[in-house]
Amino acid sequence: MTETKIKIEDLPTVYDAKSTEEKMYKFWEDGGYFKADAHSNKPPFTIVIPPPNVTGVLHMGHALDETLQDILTRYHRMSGYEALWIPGTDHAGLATQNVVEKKLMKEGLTRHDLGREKFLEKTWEWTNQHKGAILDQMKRLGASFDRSRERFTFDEGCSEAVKEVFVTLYNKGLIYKGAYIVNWCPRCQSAISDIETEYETEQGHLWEISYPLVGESGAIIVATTRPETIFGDVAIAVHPSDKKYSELIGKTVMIPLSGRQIPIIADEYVDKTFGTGAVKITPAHDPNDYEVGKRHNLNPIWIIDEEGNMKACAEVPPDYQGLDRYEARKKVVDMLSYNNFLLRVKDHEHNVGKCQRCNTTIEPLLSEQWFVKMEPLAKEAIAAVKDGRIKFIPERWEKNYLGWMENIRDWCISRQIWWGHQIPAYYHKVTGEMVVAKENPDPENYVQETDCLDTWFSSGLWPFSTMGFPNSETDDFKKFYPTTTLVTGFDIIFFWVARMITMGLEFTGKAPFSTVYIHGLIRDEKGQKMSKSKGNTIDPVEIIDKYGCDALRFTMTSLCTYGGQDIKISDERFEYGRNFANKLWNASRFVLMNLEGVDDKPIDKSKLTLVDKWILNQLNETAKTVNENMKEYRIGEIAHTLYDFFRSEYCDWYVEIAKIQLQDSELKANTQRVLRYVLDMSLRMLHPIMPHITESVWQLIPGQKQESAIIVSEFPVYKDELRYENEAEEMKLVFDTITSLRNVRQSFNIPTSATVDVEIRSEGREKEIFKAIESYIHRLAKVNNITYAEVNEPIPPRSATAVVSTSKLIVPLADLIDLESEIKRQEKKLEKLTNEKNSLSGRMKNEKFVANAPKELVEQTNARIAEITAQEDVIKELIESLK
RNA sequence: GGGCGAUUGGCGCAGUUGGUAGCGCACCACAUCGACAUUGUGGGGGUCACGUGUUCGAGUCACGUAUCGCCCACCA
Repeated sequence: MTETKIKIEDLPTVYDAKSTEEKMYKFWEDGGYFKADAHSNKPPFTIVIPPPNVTGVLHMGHALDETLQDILTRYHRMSGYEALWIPGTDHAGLATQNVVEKKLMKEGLTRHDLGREKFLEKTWEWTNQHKGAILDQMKRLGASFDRSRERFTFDEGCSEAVKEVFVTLYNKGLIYKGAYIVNWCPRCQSAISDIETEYETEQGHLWEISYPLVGESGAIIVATTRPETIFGDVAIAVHPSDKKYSELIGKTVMIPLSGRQIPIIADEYVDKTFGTGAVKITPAHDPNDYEVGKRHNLNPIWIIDEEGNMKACAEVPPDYQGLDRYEARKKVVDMLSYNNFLLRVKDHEHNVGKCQRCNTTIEPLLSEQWFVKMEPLAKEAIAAVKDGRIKFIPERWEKNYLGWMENIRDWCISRQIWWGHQIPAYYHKVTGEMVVAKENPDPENYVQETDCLDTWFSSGLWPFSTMGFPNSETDDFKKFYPTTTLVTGFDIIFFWVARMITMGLEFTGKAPFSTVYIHGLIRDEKGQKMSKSKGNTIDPVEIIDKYGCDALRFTMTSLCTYGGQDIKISDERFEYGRNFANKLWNASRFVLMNLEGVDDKPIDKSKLTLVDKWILNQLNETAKTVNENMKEYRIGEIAHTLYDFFRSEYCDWYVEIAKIQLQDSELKANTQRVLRYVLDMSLRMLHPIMPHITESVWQLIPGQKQESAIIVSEFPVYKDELRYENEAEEMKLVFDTITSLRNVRQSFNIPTSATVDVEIRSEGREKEIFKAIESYIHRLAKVNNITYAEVNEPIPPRSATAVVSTSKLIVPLADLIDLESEIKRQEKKLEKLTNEKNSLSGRMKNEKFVANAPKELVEQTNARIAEITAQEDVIKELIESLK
């Protein structure tokens, strides 16, 4: 840190987030604090970032995800772990290709004009320019990731890992190439996987079409939602046990408009109750039909091409050829109707598959693609979660994961794009013979497969491809693999988490992480997903500019629930974090100002006052809670706990009382030490959530420090020697007393400038406490004279009374008192007490309660009843005296 | 069709082994007092969606109902 002395008095009264954040981040980066040491003796704690797309712009989802990872990393770094957080980006096949293509389009070019090689060159150029951008944005979030280990899913190492995995899986028979119906996106011009297809309910129609029988009169009526596909029909199917149609099975019908003849077949797949009970079978353009076709040895007929247009082929009549699928549908319907083949049209709601990326309606298309056989791989991935090697938090996501894994389907991994890992298969130019290998066996005679791999194929290797895999002897792999925790949203459990688990187990023999921490999704204030098209996005960078990074982090963190509920946010919510940061700043400023001349000595335990012991006890309890909650990923709870402790206990009570103690030359030095210690420890506990402000304040704390920065300081833990349970209990009397007296003051509109006197009627230990805290009462409740009297003395007329524990506080009010309102006030209190007492004594009358409830509870209940009774008596007496 | 989640003061939400409810915002009132108005102090406001059950005792557990949201499946 800079050695120039900063004068505390000169610090601004409003926390300056922007300059602090810049300074602190630079301080950490320059100091190398984010770098992890693979040779350290400390146990490892590792997180790999869910690599954001290189094309990506920082959004609120990242802000939450990265904040949580940073909190975990910083906490463990402070708690004796060698903490490593690996950053990186994803090459995002199609997304990046689209961006570059769009750029080309502005120059009037397509990727085909450039050719594959030149296009890839361009894309690499673009990528290299943008690769660091989103990670640079994440610096604004305070991310303490190790940029010296930054990776890219398409860099040399990851490419090597991809080849290794592909070839190995192929050799094991777990990757195959074959013709299947896949989800084809006519816009992206590529196959996409099942999970990249999203279904939307659309209002469509069910057309009933008549297929005339050949060689005899009559027809069979077929219901379809896609009449344009009739040219690809290869059969009409009915259910074998459907009596309606039993006589027609085996007969031949004619396709309307084209005249081609097809058989009527029987297949169990048909649902007798749906539509007309007869289905047209179009194997090339429907997954179920494809299965039926296979069973009956019917050859598929392609009638729609890759762009979604009707093919120019013998089966499609010439005037339909080249038409777009929807134009074709319209024309087919018109012509069917014109020729009386169309019998009925019904409105029909059905689900239509859409491309997740571009929302184009998917065309199921029979084509040759590469697949990963998932079932054998899934076995271990299921076992690892079932036997607890991998734990999901919250636990319910395990079910979700297992449900998917247990019904796993083969994964279509080939994409007809250029930007990505080109599939390492090579075909002989003449014979067409295929070789799968990491390198081209003979570039003279072999050409590489043109298809690329699904982006998620390389993301699936991320936890170990970033560590040096396939070389498992690297320092990082040995020290930091497997990773500890994976932090992500539930939306990519199938896309990413499941694949990492599968691949990790297969290729390293170890689960790639032991905990999967799933957080909710960020939504707008109405609970809707944020999206650019809806215009409801909130830009984290704007929030940081306006409220500060730590404010953003604190607000988000405080909104995280253990159940991982989605988080609704709006701009104004960040005021919460900003205000807390400001409170932290000003309280720190006050404490630092009052630490002038503080010595380097530790707290002198023999000189601790009641309130000193209380705050140390509360600090200790807070440390305990925070550490426990951190273990269970209750991050929101941690934020709440720290907020309550710092704001309500430290600022509202301890600091206020410390002001009094600082005036006392006997107590001053030790009070300073306590103030400093509690501030120091509070800052440490807050540091993972609010890194910048805590670091900057911590640097200003005077006195010897073991560590060079808070980021590497020791995280507070529970210490038995800081337990002061009795004092904590006794402090309740202080709070009650002050609050009650303030209440009296405000109820009677006693101005702040006026002081009142108070007569305390108390005995025993409580009386001792009152005597010890007189100075607090003077100052915090603006009390002038404090006198004492016997508990049972009659209450003087014209005075307000407060009952605190077993003691009475009498405030003589003389002319100030409004008898009416005081009686009302007291009656209200009495009513509350009586209600509580009735409920409690009802409980005590219940023999079963007395018999079954824990003894302590019964005792507690009795004690409370006694207390209420005593208080009731006092209030009744008081009301009498007022009358 | 199957599964999951939500339902708590005006709004947004907490509430970890069951012991009669907390927080932030908003609201009402007071306060410019040497850390802080991005503030402080005091206060008002909830039969915890509904029903049944288990229990001495249910916001918390079980079953059911309703409304909202999400995921999976994809019958033309």
